[in-house]
Amino acid sequence: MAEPRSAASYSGESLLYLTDEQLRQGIEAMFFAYRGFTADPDRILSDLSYGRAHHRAIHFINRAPGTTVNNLLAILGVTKQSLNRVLRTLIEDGLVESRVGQSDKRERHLFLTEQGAALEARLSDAQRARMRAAYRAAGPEAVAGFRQVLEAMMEADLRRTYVRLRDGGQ
Amino acid sequence: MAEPRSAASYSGESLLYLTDEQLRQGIEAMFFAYRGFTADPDRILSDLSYGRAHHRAIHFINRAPGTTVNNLLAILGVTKQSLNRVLRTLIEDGLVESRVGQSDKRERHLFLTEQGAALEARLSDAQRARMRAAYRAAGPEAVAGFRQVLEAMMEADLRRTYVRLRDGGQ
DNA sequence: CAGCTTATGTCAGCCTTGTTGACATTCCAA
DNA sequence: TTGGAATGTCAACAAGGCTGACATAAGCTG
Repeated sequence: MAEPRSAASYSGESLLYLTDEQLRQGIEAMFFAYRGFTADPDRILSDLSYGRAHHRAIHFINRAPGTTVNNLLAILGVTKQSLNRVLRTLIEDGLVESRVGQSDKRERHLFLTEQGAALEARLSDAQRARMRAAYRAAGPEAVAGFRQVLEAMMEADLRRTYVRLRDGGQ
Repeated sequence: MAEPRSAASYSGESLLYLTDEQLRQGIEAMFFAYRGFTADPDRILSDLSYGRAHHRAIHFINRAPGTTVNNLLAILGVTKQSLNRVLRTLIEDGLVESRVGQSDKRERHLFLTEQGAALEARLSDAQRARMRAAYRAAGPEAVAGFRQVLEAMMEADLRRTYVRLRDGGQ
């Protein structure tokens, strides 16, 4: 880092939210909050002997039906081998359908089955309920700030992916 | 959920930040941002063949020097067996020192060695740099909102732990 | 104070989900 | 038409979760 350890030492006022102490609190808040964020889906999943990896796959297949394995890889940021294991169990269990591409037969297009969509709804209902409670407790201005900071925290390529999903659907 | 699927359907105005679509965007923001949040420390750690688990242990030992294994367990939310594996390597590598308790000899009190403190500083410098950039880009009001929402998202017992660390040190 | 119960930490082994390497199939461009 | 690139699958390994079994130290109780 070329920066001084504490930026606030340079300015007596108005940058107090950038002290090491403030930043550390933000880091710990992020750590503890993420546990809450995943807690409800995790409980549902463990009953079905699935894991977080299955949830992520189901979520983004639902968001972009017909997406290819390769596309999903870019979003999830894991290796194709790792994703493949998860997809295989979801396909075997009848939650996901994989269709060979028409124009390009190397590609597999992924869709949720009725059963897969049912689990997706169950998981995201639970996760949204927690999110809704937090949003309601904090209020609209806080929510806007929350999203601004999160967006600024993303790596550049993931921010593009996030914005594309947010604005464009596909 | 006893709640309707979309709270906004009940109110024509002022609750638009609670629509399913808004909530889903918040969920995805949280997912992508967490990857950015851990990216820099992860890179440093993988060079040393350590993982995120080592980082968490080092972070909280630094925050509360002399803490016991059992106390750390409560903060990290993993089993003692799982933590033990990580601690063992950190102790073997000379980053953490474990001292048998004086009053209660069953307890082990944990401290960072000089070398451990050096790694801690390196990791948290990197993580704070990212956090500082995000905070600065978003501004103080956004930061306040960010922390409000995160706090409201935590599970109750973790929120207590978080607040205790934030306000009390130990 | 002897012996049971509880608390704490360690060791062994399993499972999920990351990883890399090897490979089959399909497409495309020289 | 053939060789390289893209896509997806299979196999094997590593990190870090988990449970179970157990050793040791304290505390409690008759």
